[in-house]
Amino acid sequence: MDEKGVSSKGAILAAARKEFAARGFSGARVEAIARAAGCNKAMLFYYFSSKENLYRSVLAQALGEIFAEIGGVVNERLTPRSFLERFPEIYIRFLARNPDLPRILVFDLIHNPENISRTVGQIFRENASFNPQLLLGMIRTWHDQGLISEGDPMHFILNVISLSIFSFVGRPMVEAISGLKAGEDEEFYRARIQSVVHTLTKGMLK
Amino acid sequence: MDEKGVSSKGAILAAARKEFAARGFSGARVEAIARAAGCNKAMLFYYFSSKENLYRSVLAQALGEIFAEIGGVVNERLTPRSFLERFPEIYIRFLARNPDLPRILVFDLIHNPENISRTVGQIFRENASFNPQLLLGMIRTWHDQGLISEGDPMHFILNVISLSIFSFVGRPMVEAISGLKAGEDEEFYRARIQSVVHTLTKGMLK
DNA sequence: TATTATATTAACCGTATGGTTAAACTAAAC
DNA sequence: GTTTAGTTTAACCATACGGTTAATATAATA
Repeated sequence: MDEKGVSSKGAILAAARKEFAARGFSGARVEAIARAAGCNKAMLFYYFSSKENLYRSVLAQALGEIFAEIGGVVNERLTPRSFLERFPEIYIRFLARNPDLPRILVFDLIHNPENISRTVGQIFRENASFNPQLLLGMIRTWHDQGLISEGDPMHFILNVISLSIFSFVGRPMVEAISGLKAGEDEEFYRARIQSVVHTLTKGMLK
Repeated sequence: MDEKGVSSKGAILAAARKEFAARGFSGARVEAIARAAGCNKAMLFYYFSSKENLYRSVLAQALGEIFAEIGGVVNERLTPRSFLERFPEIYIRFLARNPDLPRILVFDLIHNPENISRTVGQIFRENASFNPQLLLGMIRTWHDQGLISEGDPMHFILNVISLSIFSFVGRPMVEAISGLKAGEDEEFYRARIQSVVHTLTKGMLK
């Protein structure tokens, strides 16, 4: 694959990510993706064979990046406090830098959860950037040692992820309800991280 | 408007809610909605004039129901503890009974936040089922009295809503990560409510 | 019964869209 | 310099889709 080929395929993937994030699968236009990638529509089918397949590639890439980022936080010698203090910051900052990812993710969680399951399973099989069993085991140990109050790892993780990821989705909702503007992005994320970390550490650490 | 007319319009709205929730705006098919409502496609345009307009009606109705439910929890003599103990239960149970609502809501929060803002504003103007300023004022008072640790009402509400609503969206994600099945719905919601209430009360009450 | 307003249908229409094809261009490989 | 494999394009195709129309049915009203 020569230089032009790489950049074409890459450009299509990048453009597709934006388009799918902005409009969802059905709303995304193959033509628009090709144009944004600076190439012909046929080019897109040449590399990805179908819209569906292009979407799968985008999703797999996005989930891969997310898990690589998460994997960086999870290691053998993690205390529950350092996990709860560091995870939300890293995760929220990462999603703020890559706003297309939570959109694609949440969209699929709602409309195509099996899609997520399959792709996540595939990533864990192929890519060792993050070992979920390691995290699950640690959470169980933390609870056995009396360090945390939540005994079910699923709810522990759900609490952490909910507060982190919904910062993005829920912001316009709460702005609409309260009539307040949440302020500039940087200030909003700073305050959000602080609130999430405080609530999680105070709420789940024993 | 005669009996048949009422039921046609209502049937279209109900079918549209399901279709939009399942496939999003662009993925939803006008034809499919009409068929599910037991009537002709032209009937739909007769009552709602466009797909867009039908969607707006569905969204307004959905948000109306949500705020009516929330309004039931918020009243003058609310302590922060009773709010944090009761809200997640009522909200999660309500969304579990009406699974289409969080789907439509989250979909629009991602792809059309201005839509949400406009409709929410409209509901507050027309319908007095829930007064957000009352809740905001209470949260500020609670903080002034030293009852809660989160001083910004926006983050207070965001924490509560995140943990409640993301229970639905995030479940397949966490199932995929952990490889665990979350169990039967009823058991899952029971445990989820308990975890959310515990985390919120312990995390945000002083 | 004639009138009128609302409800409902079948048949159409224009276009946007995902996908195809066949040919041409590019640049190594031999 | 010819072959070959990969890359790119313009033009095309079938159909699915949102929306329209004009005619008809229904039922209340005068």
